[in-house]
Amino acid sequence: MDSENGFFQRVYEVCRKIPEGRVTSYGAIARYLGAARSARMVGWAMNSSHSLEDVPAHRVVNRNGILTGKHHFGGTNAMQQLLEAEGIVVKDLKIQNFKDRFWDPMKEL
DNA sequence: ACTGTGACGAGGG
DNA sequence: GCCCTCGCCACAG
Repeated sequence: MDSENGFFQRVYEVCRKIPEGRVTSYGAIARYLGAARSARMVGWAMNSSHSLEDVPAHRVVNRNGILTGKHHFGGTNAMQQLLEAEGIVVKDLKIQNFKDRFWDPMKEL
């Protein structure tokens, strides 16, 4: 709550609020944090999220609904496996019904 | 203190 | 409609 929370910390917090079976985009989180143009920073923040277990980075994809960050999940399709385990249909790293699965923190929160 | 980077997004050709 | 380029801003080295 205080300023000691860095940009990354806020990203992690929002990610944790993503309900299962839902996904969001980096830009959506960035805008929610007030840094619409820092979408890249959101994704980059996920790099550090690897050390955290409460941050489901696999639920965060780019605005195309593509699992852009799957390369950082061990180089395998682990990210897709996690999404499918939550009921999300993924085909060729592309989330099906992405629009329906999209979870906007600005609207939901 | 400076430069580079980076899991994106939007705009232009 | 697809491909390429630019911008962007916070963190790490």
